[in-house]
Amino acid sequence: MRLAELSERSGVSTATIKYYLREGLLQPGHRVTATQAAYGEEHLRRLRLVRALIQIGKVPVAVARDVIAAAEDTSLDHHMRLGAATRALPHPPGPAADDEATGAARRSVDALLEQLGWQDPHDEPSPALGTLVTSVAALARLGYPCDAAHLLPYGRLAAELAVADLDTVEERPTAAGQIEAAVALTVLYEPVLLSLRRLAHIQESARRFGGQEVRPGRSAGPDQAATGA
Amino acid sequence: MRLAELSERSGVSTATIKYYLREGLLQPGHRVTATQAAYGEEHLRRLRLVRALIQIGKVPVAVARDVIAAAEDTSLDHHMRLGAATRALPHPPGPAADDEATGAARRSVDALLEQLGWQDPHDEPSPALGTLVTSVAALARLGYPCDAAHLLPYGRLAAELAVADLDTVEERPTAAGQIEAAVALTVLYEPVLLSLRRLAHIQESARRFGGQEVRPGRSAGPDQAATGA
DNA sequence: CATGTTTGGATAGTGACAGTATCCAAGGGA
DNA sequence: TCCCTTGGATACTGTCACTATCCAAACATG
Repeated sequence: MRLAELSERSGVSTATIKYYLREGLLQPGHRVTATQAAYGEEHLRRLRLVRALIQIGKVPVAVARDVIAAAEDTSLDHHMRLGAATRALPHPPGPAADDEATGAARRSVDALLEQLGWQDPHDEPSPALGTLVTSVAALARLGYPCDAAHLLPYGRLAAELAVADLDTVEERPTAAGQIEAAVALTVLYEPVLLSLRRLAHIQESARRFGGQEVRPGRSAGPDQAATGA
Repeated sequence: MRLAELSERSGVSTATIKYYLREGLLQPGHRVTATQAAYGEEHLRRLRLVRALIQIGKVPVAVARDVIAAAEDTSLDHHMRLGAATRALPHPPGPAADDEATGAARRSVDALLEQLGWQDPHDEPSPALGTLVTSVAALARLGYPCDAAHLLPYGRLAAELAVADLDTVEERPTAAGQIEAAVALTVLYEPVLLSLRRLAHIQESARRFGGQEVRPGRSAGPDQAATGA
C-alpha cells in the first residue's frame, strides 16, 4: 500500500507518518520507484503501536524509537530484551538533589524492596527505582508518610498486577509478539490502571463521605443519594 | 519571609515563583511596602504542593491552579470538593472518534463497572471514564483483549488501592487537609504505583523468563542468575 | 508525446507549554 | 547620600509534536 492508504487505514495524517519515518519510528517503505514506496501490514501494525504509545502512553517520540529499537535488538535474549525495552521507556526523573527527604525515601524504598523480597536482577537498578524514590521524597516533604509500611500494600498490589500482565504477555505465541506485548501493556495499561484507581476513589469517597449529595444550583434532593441512577 | 527566602527554602527559583504568582497558583504575599511582600509558612507549603503536582505529577500549570481553586471552594461540601478537585485534574483525552473499537470498549467498560458494582454518584461521568474507554479501545485496536473479564482483576485491585488511599486521607485531621491530601495522594501516588508496577514486572519477568542472564559484553556468569546481589 | 495530478521527501514554520532573562522603580542599609 | 537588593512587568528561550509548503519525479490520460 502507498503512504496515502497507510494514512487512511491508520487515521494518521500523511504529514505525521512522514514525520515518524524521519524520526525512525517506522521502517521506510519498500521503494518501488524513486518517488514511490510501498508499505505492508506490518507498517500499519507498527504505526498503530507507535500512535498508541505516543498518544495514549504519552511516550516522547524519541523514546518510542528507542523502545522499539530495543524490542527488536535480536542480540539480546528474551528476558533481556524485555528489560531493555521497558528500561528505555520514559521514566520521570530520578532524584536530583540529595537532601534529607531523598535519603529517607531511599531507605524506605530499600526496606520495602526487602520486605517484598525483590532484588534487581540486572546490573544496574531500574530507572523506576529513581522515580519511586523521587516521588516518595516529594510526598514526605509534603508531610505524607511514605514509609515501607505504607508502601507495602501498594507493592503487593503491584506484584499482583505484574502477574496478570505477564500472563497476558505469555498469551502471545511468538517471542517478538511477547516483547511487543510487554511494551504495549506496560505503557497502555497505565492509563487504564490510573483511570480505574480514580474511579475507585470516587466510589470509595462516596461510600465514606457521600450520600447527602448537597449540590448547589441543582434541585437534586438528598434522598436519591449515591444509590441513584 | 520575603520572596528570596521562600525561594531558598523551597528550592524554587524566584523567577519561577513569580511565574506561579502570575498564574495564580500562589496567593500574593502580604504587601509590606510598595515593593516588598511577606510570605508565610502556608505559602511555602502551597509552593511545595504546587511544585510536586507539576514536577512529579506532570500536572499542567493551568490545571494545578484549577485543582487548587476547586479544593478551596468552600461553597461545596466535603465530598463534592473532593470530587471537584480530582475532576479538575488532568485526564488524558476521552474518545475522539466513535469507531467500532470505541464502541466495544465502551461496552466492556460498562460491563466492568456493573460487575464491580460501581455507579457514578455524580451527575455526569468522571473524565476518567473517557480515558479508560480510550485506552481500552487503543489496546483492542492493537489486538490485545481488554474485555470486562480481563479488566476485572485490575478493577478489584484499584478498589483496594482506593481503600488504602482514603484511609490515608482520613488520617488528616482537618477537612481542608483531607482535600489537599486527596489531591496530593491521587496525583503523587501515581508515579509510585507505576514505578512499583514496573519493578514488579522486572521481578515477575525474571521469575518467568530470567535466570540464565546471558549478557553480551560482560562476563557475568549464568550461575549468579537472578538470585545474585 | 504533452499535460495535469499524485506521490514522497526535504525544509521551515506553528502553537502550546514551562519556565527564564531583562528591565525598572521603590526600599533599605552603610 | 549612595548603592545594592527586592518585587513586579514584559519579553524572550527552548522543547516538543506536529504541520504547511515546496519541489521534482512518476503515473494516468488524451
